[in-house]
Amino acid sequence: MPRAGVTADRLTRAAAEMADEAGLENVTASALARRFGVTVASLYSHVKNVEDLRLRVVALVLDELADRVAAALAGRAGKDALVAFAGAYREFAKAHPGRYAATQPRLDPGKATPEIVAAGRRHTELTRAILRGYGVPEAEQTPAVRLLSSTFHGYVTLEIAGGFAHTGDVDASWSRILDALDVALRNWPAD
Amino acid sequence: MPRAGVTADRLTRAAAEMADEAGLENVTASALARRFGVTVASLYSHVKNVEDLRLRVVALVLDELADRVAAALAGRAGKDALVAFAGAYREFAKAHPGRYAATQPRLDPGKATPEIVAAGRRHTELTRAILRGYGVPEAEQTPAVRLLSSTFHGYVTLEIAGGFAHTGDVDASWSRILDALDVALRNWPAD
DNA sequence: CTCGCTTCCTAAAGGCTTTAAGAATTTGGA
DNA sequence: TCCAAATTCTTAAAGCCTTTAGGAAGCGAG
Repeated sequence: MPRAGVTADRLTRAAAEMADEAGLENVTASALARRFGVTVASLYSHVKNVEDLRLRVVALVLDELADRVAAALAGRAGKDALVAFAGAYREFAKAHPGRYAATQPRLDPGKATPEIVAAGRRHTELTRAILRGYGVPEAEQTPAVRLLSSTFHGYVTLEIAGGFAHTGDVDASWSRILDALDVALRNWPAD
Repeated sequence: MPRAGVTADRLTRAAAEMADEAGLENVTASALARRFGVTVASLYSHVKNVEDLRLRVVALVLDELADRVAAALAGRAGKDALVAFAGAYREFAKAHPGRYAATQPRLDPGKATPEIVAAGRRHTELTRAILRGYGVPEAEQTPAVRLLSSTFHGYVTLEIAGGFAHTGDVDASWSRILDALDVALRNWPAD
């Protein structure tokens, strides 16, 4: 019987796809093994355990997301950049709910891998690029980055989860929120 | 052998406590049964299944959180109210990480119970109370509520998850973000 | 007291993760 | 080329989890 050609990377990519297709809660080691036509135990030759796999998926998705955002951001500045960044972020989450859900930290700092930390830094840098166009002072960039990250992440999370019932237009709200953030950044409060 | 006195409500409260003490991922039906000195199967006389229990916990926690926020908000207006609301929200999440994590919608709209929907409305109303002090026009309240909810939820989630590394002062950032939101609300962009 | 409802138990099926030990396949060096 | 080492995959088994079925025991109302 020839080998199935399982690899940590292939497992990771398959897990990400499966998350979008079947929901994150259904991507299990067993299901993955089935998908590869292999015994569950086989996976343990490539991946330390399920947690390890989960973290690899997180790193993969954060990188993919950063790629999208970077592309959207290219050549833009000011509010234009803000809207592009936010749009890319939100579109990714809506197009890949399982992947995005995989990103949600299940509450365990200290468990982040170097890859995840690096991806996080990449996200921070991309966000800082927006601030550059707004002239937010260096000392204020950390809170400003956190404001943007929090708002985008929070909105997308709540929207996907159906937290915004079906009342009101979610696209219109998104647009207004970007207007409001634009105001906040243009008038960043003095220290 | 006398009865253990298990109840759906007692299970729900125990689950919430256990989430804070041992982490949400460790609150299982089996663990709860052990805690009550009862067989796992017994729980199914009180609760439909694990999902049912989970949703009860969500409703309980959302109500507790709304209570805290309401208390903090009492008698305040304007930025004072904003800061009080946000502080109560964040303090609750940090003091009860398991409970707060239980709140995170595992991605399934349509599964919200009437209790959860009601609690959600309560949160919306409390948030609207802040806007009243800022004179945000009626038509703009939905996006404004969503801005605040998203930002608070996003920040707390990222903070608890260690997303903000240990770089920078998280309290200071929080404070700056509230300043920025205050600016945005005071200068809510015209339609 | 006893009937009937509710709570709890035993039993069992089925799914998931993880480890141990060995067989089979690759691969690279002699 | 060919064999030995390394890697991939399998079988086997333990342990935990959820859920259902069927029956026994407790409890409250009449």
